[in-house]
Amino acid sequence: MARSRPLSGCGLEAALAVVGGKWKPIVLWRLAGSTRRFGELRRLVEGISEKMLIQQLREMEADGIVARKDFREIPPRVEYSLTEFGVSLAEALRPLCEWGQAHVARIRANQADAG
Amino acid sequence: MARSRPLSGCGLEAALAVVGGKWKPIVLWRLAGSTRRFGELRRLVEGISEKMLIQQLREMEADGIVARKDFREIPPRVEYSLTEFGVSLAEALRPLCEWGQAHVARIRANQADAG
DNA sequence: CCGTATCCTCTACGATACTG
DNA sequence: CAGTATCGTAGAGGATACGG
Repeated sequence: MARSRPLSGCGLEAALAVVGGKWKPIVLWRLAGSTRRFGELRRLVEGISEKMLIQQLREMEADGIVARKDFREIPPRVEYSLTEFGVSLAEALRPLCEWGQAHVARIRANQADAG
Repeated sequence: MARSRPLSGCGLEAALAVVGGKWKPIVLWRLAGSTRRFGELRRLVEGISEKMLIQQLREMEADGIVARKDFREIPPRVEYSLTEFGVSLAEALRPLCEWGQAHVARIRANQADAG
């Protein structure tokens, strides 16, 4: 147990600048599974609009966590994947994912109360 | 190395519901250090307004990660601390903190470019 | 000292239509 | 298929003044 060592410095703000927001965690998670085409992602990330999907992908690309490969074919074909940097982020995210999963019932209950 | 195991299930959305937003990570970090009084927190978390501080604290309290102790004295004295649940969250957050710290320069540079 | 109460801005996000 | 363009909204966050 690491116990009472503080969250020294707290790079959380920096990290949240990269994976914060409503969609990025989900997109990252999908890409952590495997390389995906645009339309494939759109179907996998339920409820996202094309505008938001492309916007999030562009931002993640600019942040160096996502790689975009355009095959320049007709009809168009583009594949998205995680960079090594992106993979390292996904790994850093895993404990938080697991914490969220472990306590999702409790969290949802509280959110429902608070409205 | 856990390597290519996916971010199974992705409780990230649940976790971000609890520590997402501009201020909660910083407040959590300060409370992970030690118990704090309201005014103390206000000074430690630079730039936060009283409204936002109390709002974030109330939400974190409702989520069960922060405990509020009112000493019912005059002048008023209230102390905030992390619950066990809050401590477990802080621990889950540590790798992400460290990732952010390790790459803060790169991230800030990208944010600056993107504007 | 520890908050409440208003009012205001800004931007993340959404809906819809269109294009190479 | 893989985007772009435009318009609209809700809520997160900010500034300031007041209250027990």
